[in-house]
Amino acid sequence: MDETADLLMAAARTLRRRFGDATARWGVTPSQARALRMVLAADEPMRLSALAERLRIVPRSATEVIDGLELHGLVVRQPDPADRRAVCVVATEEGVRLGRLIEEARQQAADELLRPLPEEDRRTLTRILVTLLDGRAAERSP
Amino acid sequence: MDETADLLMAAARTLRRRFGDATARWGVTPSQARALRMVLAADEPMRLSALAERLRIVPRSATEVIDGLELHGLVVRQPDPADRRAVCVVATEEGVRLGRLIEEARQQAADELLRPLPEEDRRTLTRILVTLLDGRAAERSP
DNA sequence: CTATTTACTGAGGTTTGCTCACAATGAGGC
DNA sequence: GCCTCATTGTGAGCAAACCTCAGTAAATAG
Repeated sequence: MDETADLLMAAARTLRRRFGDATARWGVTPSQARALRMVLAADEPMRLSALAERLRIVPRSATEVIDGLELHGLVVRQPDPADRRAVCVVATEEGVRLGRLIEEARQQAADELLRPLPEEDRRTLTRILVTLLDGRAAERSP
Repeated sequence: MDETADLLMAAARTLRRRFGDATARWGVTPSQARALRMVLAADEPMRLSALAERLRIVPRSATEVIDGLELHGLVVRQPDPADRRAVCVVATEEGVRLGRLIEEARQQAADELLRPLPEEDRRTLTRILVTLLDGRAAERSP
């Protein structure tokens, strides 16, 4: 009987809820926090489509996430100097500041969930999930 | 750097999408399929609140899921003879029939996602996830 | 210089939850 | 029996995080 799938879903739900609780304090949803993290990680103006790709969502959905972040003054949209169709996203000072706090909260939420696991299991879990997702990507492209 | 959380979310999303594609053929959403599975597993009239508990959702949400299944004629609501406030859910013949098909599709979707994993990794993954969720439960109750 | 492609977004939908409030019923105390 | 209180399901309404389809504006190919 294969219940691994259900366990995976349950774990994801738990995680989302926890992280959500953690980020809600700053009026940011989990997916907004995730996007902000990407923008900060890029460390340079990031095309909206590039963001979408990294978040593995369609560009239209990225628009929405960025709308939310911009509304909170955490990022700004800039026209891409190289392509006037494109939009670049950069974090504001406030975005950088809050980004750090959120990162801490995220770490903490993840740690809290992963705490019951011995260090080795954590590494194994990461490795297995990477395999899983890479396998999926490999399956899709050819 | 702890990205395990993100990987987990990504995997869950993939899984949900695949399973959704699989069940959509019969006009059933993933969560309806999940609920139907629970009802069938119980093998006797099941209280709505009990269903909610097993699905780990609030009773109000269970109402909604059952609404959907009843609309498709896959389950029926019966008054609980022991408590006139309560509602019991039982699968119809059609529900049982479709339940089997869905179960197959579910297996297949899960297999498809888990295919890149060697058998041993699958077992390990299951074990780790169980640990994770048990740890969470243990954390919450005391 | 037209024709196609690409980058974003407006409009609207879906899935899967949630809370809050309420009616009907059950259960315990007096 | 009667009164209070807890429980069971549900109507109403909302939110998060996606999606598709269609359209506009700009870049690029022919």
